[in-house]
Amino acid sequence: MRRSEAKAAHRRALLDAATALIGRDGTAVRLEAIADAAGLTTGAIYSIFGSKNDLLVAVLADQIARVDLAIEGYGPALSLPAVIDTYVRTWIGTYRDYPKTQVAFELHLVLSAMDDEEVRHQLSGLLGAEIAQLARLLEDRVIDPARPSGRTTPQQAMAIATAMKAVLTGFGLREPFTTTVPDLAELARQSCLALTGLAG
Amino acid sequence: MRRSEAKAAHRRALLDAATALIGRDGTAVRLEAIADAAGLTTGAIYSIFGSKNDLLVAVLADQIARVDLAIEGYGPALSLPAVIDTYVRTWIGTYRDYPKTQVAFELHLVLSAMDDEEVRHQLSGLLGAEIAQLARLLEDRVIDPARPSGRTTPQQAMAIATAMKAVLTGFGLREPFTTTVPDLAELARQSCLALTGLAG
Amino acid sequence: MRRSEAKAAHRRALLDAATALIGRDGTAVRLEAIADAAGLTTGAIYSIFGSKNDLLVAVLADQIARVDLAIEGYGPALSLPAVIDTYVRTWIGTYRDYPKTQVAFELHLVLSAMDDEEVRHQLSGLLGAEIAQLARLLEDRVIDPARPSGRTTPQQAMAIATAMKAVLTGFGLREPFTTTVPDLAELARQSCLALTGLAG
Amino acid sequence: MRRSEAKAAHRRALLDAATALIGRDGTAVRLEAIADAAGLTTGAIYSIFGSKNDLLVAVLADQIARVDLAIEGYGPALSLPAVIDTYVRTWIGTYRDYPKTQVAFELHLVLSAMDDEEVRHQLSGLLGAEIAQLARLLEDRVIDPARPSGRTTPQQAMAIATAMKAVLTGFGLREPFTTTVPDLAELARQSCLALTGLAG
DNA sequence: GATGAATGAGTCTTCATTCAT
DNA sequence: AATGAATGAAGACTCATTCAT
Repeated sequence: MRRSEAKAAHRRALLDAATALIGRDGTAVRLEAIADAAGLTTGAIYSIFGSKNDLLVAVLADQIARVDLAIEGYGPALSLPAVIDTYVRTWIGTYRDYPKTQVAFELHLVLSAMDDEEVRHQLSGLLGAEIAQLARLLEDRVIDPARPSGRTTPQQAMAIATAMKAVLTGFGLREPFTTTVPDLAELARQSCLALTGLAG
Repeated sequence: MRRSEAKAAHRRALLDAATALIGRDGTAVRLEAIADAAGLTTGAIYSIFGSKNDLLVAVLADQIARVDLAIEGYGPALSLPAVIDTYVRTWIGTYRDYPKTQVAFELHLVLSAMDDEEVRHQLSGLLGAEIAQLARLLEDRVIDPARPSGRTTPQQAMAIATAMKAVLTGFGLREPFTTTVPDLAELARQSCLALTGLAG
Repeated sequence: MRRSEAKAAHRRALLDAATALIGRDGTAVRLEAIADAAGLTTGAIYSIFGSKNDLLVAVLADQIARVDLAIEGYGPALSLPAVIDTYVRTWIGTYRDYPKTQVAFELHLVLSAMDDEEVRHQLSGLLGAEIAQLARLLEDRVIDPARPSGRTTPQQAMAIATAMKAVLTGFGLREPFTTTVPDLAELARQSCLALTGLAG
Repeated sequence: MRRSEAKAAHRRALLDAATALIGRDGTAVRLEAIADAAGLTTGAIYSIFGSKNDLLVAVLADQIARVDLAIEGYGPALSLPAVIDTYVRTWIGTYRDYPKTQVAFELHLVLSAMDDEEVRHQLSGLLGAEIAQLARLLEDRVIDPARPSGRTTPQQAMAIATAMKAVLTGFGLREPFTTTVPDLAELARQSCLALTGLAG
């Protein structure tokens, strides 16, 4: 058992090291750098993953498996604006602490996906799952507290979820370069709230 | 004068070739590939730009200098939703024909900017100019045709412009990976229209 | 242990190959030529030495470490002229068989030393050790057999040793270009013997 | 006439620049560096000299042509030791002001001569001429003022001249690396004076 | 005669990959 | 399973040389 435990630990160490370094250097990262960061050697990467590309794919799969945002505490009584507001505030809080390397990692991922059908497919699945999860949160919510009878349909929830993800992605990507607006996070929140108009 | 004309032509050919190939391969692009595409040799790149890095910087500067989207035909009588609608439709039409390489190029740019203060500064300036240009289009527009007296202030225009750019960026980036919504472009359009709520 | 033995053997093979080829081509020697001569590849040089410059420094250090001329058989009864005569005859015999590449190597070394403080320092140490060794041979010798009471002091020995080295260097360097004197080696010998005058 | 004057001036500027830079970089010197230092372009080197190698040969020829040490003021009444003493003092004085690059240049010359028969021949001629010139100064001199009848024969003069040149070369080459003797120049002078023993 | 942009062969250096230990 | 020395295929960069102007 010791053997397999050690191997699993090595695998994890390499995945973590690779994720961090890919965020810094992209796919141009050197295997020796990853191995060093994991306290191993390049040979170990080949023993465990087989090749550099297989390691990169494994890193992606690992990231996908980590999609488990805390989707709790959204009671059924919350209205659509309230859910959106809560979600966005959570997202912003998370994002603020988000290491820059993580953003970079995702950009590298997107670029890889442009050339690699398999990566694109995996990424589509990941993003689709995220959106579906958010859509479920938005389903059957009171659209406008002033008119409690109007509730979101699954189609509307899906549309809003899709749009919200795009909006948050867009703000996240532009954040490091936007200097003309004082509080970009607040603008992002209000923009998402404006998306309730999609259910109008 | 022939000499300097030829040099300028070669410089342009190299910039064009580099822009296209960076979109495909990122900064890992081979100099020989660029030189071949431009009908020259790698030595010419060194003669003209000095180094690979200097070429990349020159490509960026060149792209930034091209910021001159045709912003015409937005008559003063148009309402805010009408301006947004027209702008987004134009953007979508442009984006559809937009070579994938251009998107990739911009992503590589963003990644470069994360490591390079100068690139980040230049990119900030470019994006700021784009937003300011859009904001001018949105200023002093009738927000809701039903209430012609309400018009956008410069602050509101700037907020909407900033949000619109983020929304369009987000949709553009996620477009290749979104499979759950039939007409993403239409959703992007409606999302932007919903941003009129920011002026409410 | 096999691994480290092999590496040490490869290191030695590269040093020998480099020493020989530097004598022929100077520091402009191609790494591939060195690697080929050692039965390895250029990559091995980088694996073992890190860079071309580090290899060159290692070659110098290696040469310096080899300073162990056989200084034997100089019985205490020998007079100063006898010691000088024996030493110079030995030197000339050695020099005659000395590969031209070795002379060239040392010239390249001197040139390198002109630009590199560290190399200059190492070279000074080497030459100083050689002179000190010779000086010890010359100490406390009868200067003139006709007057057995006069013996060399350490200061005199050091001065003669320094001068002898310079004289031999000078003759060695000019040897390939001197055509006006029939037996240059004999002249060198007599010149060194004349240096006994420094102890007069 | 203006044309040929300009060309001659350019030729001289290139030779001077090349001589200085070869002293610093050896034959690995870049043509552009030489051209820049001369206020011209690489093309001019090809117009004037034809190739890099032809330029190097021209530099050597130019240096050889400059062999005109001031050999004046050695009155016929001077004894052999007096002539040697004067010559060496002059040589030391000259050498002290001698730019390091000149020494380096000569070393590069010697190295070139090892590979190139023509250069070796030219260099031999130069050195032979220098020695012959010195030998003439030493001919028919009173060897020992205490015994005015003993005078140097031409053969003795040639031997001493050859040895002196070798001694001075040896001291000159080792000077930058010798740290064990306080006044090396004085030792060089005395060593040369000791060479009067060759006429004993 | 001189320019200088461009060439292209040559060289150093990197790094994914292999394999004997 | 892991090591790490060595491989070898690229790729960035240099620089003597050419030639149209």
